[in-house]
Amino acid sequence: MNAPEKKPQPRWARRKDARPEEIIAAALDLFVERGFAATRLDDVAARAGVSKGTLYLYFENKEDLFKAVVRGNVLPVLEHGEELVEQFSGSSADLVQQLVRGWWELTGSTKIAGIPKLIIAEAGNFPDLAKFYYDEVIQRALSMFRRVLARGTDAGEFRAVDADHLVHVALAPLVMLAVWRHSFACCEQEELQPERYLDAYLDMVLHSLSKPQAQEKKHVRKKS
Amino acid sequence: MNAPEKKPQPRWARRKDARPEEIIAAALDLFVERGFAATRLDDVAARAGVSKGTLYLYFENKEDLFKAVVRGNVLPVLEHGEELVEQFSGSSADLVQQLVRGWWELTGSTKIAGIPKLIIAEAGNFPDLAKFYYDEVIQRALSMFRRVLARGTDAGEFRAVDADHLVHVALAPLVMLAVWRHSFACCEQEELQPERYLDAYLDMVLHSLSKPQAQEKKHVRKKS
Amino acid sequence: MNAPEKKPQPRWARRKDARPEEIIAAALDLFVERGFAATRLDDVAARAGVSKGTLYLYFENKEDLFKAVVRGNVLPVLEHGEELVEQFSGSSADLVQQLVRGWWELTGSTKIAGIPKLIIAEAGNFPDLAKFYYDEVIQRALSMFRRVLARGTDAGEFRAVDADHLVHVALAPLVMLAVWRHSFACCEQEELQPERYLDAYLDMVLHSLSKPQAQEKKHVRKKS
Amino acid sequence: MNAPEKKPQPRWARRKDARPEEIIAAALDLFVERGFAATRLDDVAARAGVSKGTLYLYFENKEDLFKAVVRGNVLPVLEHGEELVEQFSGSSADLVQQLVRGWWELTGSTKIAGIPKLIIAEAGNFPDLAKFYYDEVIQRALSMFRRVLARGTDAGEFRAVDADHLVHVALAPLVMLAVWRHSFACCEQEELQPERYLDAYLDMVLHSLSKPQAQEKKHVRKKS
DNA sequence: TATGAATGAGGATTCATTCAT
DNA sequence: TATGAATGAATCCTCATTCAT
Repeated sequence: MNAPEKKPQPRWARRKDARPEEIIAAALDLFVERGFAATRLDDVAARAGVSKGTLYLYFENKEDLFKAVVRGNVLPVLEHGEELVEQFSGSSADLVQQLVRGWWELTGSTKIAGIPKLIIAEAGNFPDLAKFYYDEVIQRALSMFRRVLARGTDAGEFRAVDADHLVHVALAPLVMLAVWRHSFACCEQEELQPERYLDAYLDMVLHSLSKPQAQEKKHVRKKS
Repeated sequence: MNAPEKKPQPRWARRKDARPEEIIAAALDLFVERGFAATRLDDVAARAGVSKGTLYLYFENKEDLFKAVVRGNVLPVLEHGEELVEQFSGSSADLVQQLVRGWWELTGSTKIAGIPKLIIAEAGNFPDLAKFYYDEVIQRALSMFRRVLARGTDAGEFRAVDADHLVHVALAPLVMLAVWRHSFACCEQEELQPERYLDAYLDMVLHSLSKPQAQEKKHVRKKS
Repeated sequence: MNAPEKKPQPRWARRKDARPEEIIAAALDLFVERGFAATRLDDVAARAGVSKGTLYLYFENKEDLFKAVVRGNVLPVLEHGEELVEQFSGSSADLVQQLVRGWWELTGSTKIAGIPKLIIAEAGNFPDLAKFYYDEVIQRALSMFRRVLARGTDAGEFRAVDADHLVHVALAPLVMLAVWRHSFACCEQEELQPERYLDAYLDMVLHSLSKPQAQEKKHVRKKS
Repeated sequence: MNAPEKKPQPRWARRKDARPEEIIAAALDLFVERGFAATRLDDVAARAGVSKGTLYLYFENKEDLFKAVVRGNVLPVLEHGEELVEQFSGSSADLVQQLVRGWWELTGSTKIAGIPKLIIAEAGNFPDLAKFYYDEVIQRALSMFRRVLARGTDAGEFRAVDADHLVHVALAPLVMLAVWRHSFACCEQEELQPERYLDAYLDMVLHSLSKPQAQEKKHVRKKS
């Protein structure tokens, strides 16, 4: 690995493999901010610190870059959650809370949260991308939540519900929180506080799942 | 085949006053389907049955048309709901149900439901439109729901909640249902059934609001 | 002429023959101000107080209107001068002065003075119009001035000059005065005073025409 | 016929720095010939040997190109004259002659002479450009001529005149000569001969400036 | 690899002209 | 005659994509 370097001391030794990631990061910012069509590749290149031509060394075209942005920011989202579900040993209510708070920290509060807005906006124009996202993210997220519900119900912790539909309903507020921050957040007089939004969300979801006799227990633990 | 008339139709048989609505309807379809940027005014004109130039008799430019589409399809949505809240005399749970089912029939199931997706996608590019929508639709919808919560709580029907945040949370699944039908619906193996989605939604919301001792009452009435 | 009027008392009984003139007057204003291409027929119609369609009752198209504007404002320009030359009995220097001052009053100071600018700008695009103007205005003006020079020279009042070229030279400042008022006048800190400009002009021209021995005579009479 | 190469010429063989000048030259031709509005950028591009899009690499829009055409062809005009006035040591009459003949050779007879026509035609539509031209060209030209007059008067060579207005008057025939060649020249039966026009001009101007006692001197030197 | 000048198809917009009323 | 809604060809301008260097 101590090979002879061709250019003595490039100012910041940037591994060439970093380029695509830098471009994707720049593109994510701009796509999220402006949408697919309104984002100019000039701007992406400028923000990534490369020339326009360089984009085409790594991506076939704008659509390809768009898909790379989406695909490249999709995998990390679920893996943490699925692992957690797999090995969690506490109550299902606690699992739900950890999942939600973990999602917020790892994804919801980051710029990756801009992806759903993008997908929603462009699903009509890129059906294969929508399909990909539906299969790889939405379905997996729904399944995961479905498994959590089953875990709680089986343990007698949650009441019986129409799980297939409830998972859609219950995920919606999380998606909307992510979307909100990239659409209306800037219009608000007093900004929405994500933590309290999530508190209210968990309060609602867990209350609605609790069995009548389980109601004296406190469900929501405020984030310390 | 009747006669060799070149132009059997009069060049403009329709009335001037009908035109803007027809154009807005056509534009709504296409904007919802493709997004703002990907919609060509040629197509809007063709779908409205007019020529390209005619659009400019009624709208200054594409952006103006876009705003007209939003503004023109947004206000009627809330009025029905606000009236209902005003004059409703039954239980607050019933009120919630009627509001939600009414929204679905009047808006959620129509093409107007495509508007939220549009706004979400273009909020960054049209901040004033986003502000307008935030002020005229979102704020009013949140207020309305907040009033319903207060009504239920004051009557001892609902338990005490963090209303300011819960309204955001509780509206999210409705918005997402509207958005869903214009984004991922076409990717699904088995289509999401809106009625059962709404059942699950109402079940969740009303369960979570009910006071412990009120639990023997049945909350959700399946749509017959 | 006391015929049964269809509409009792049209507010201002406008003879229908007045229409073309009103349109031409409106068009003159706008063509002079903005040039041919930048003048919209909407604006012409609006200024003339008629609808756009009405323009086409009187003029075949925009070019035709343009030509009518030019042709309609061309004849009055020269007739007064030619008559004056014909019947003048005073000195040729006085004739020059009267011609110039008469031109200024009848034409140079009116909006008709905008025509030369128009013609100059559009000569390349409307060669037949340029030819018409050249034949009907420029040639006649040059001839007239040539005749005045001959009159003065024959009478021993003016020295011999290259009349064919001098007439071009000598008319230039008058044309430029007309053009100036429609181009740079608005840029000036202190506006050009036409009367003093014409004084300087007459002083120059008559001085240059005077014979050496005639120099003790005063040539220029300030306008009282 | 040499070989079936599709594109024998490299797509862009020329240097970046040469482009703006080439475009400006092409645009000057067309603007002068047709005016601002009637010139299509397609044609400018074609004449410059570039594509439409290339224009926008160097100029923001059509107006910007127009201004560049004017500004780029305007300043060099005056510098030569101002230098000459500064260092001239002969008679002021000779200075006038050299200035005029120099102007003719360097500017009046070139395509740059089309600029005044352009400015005149478009002053109303581009007030800032008119202002620029007024300040940078007209004012400087007037000042220069005013200085020459003062030089002649101070030396006792010229008679006293109303210099402020005479300069306007005296420059007019030169401007008109430039304009003429781009408007009516093509209408003439026998073309105006610029040299003889300038002879007549100088004869007139210098005659009109000469003091009575200075008249035995010959003023005008025919161009050999 | 990396660049960025050049391209040109595509789309928004304008406005002279038409024609049913 | 007079209107003005409708038309659509014409043109400016954008920006994804290419390719010689």
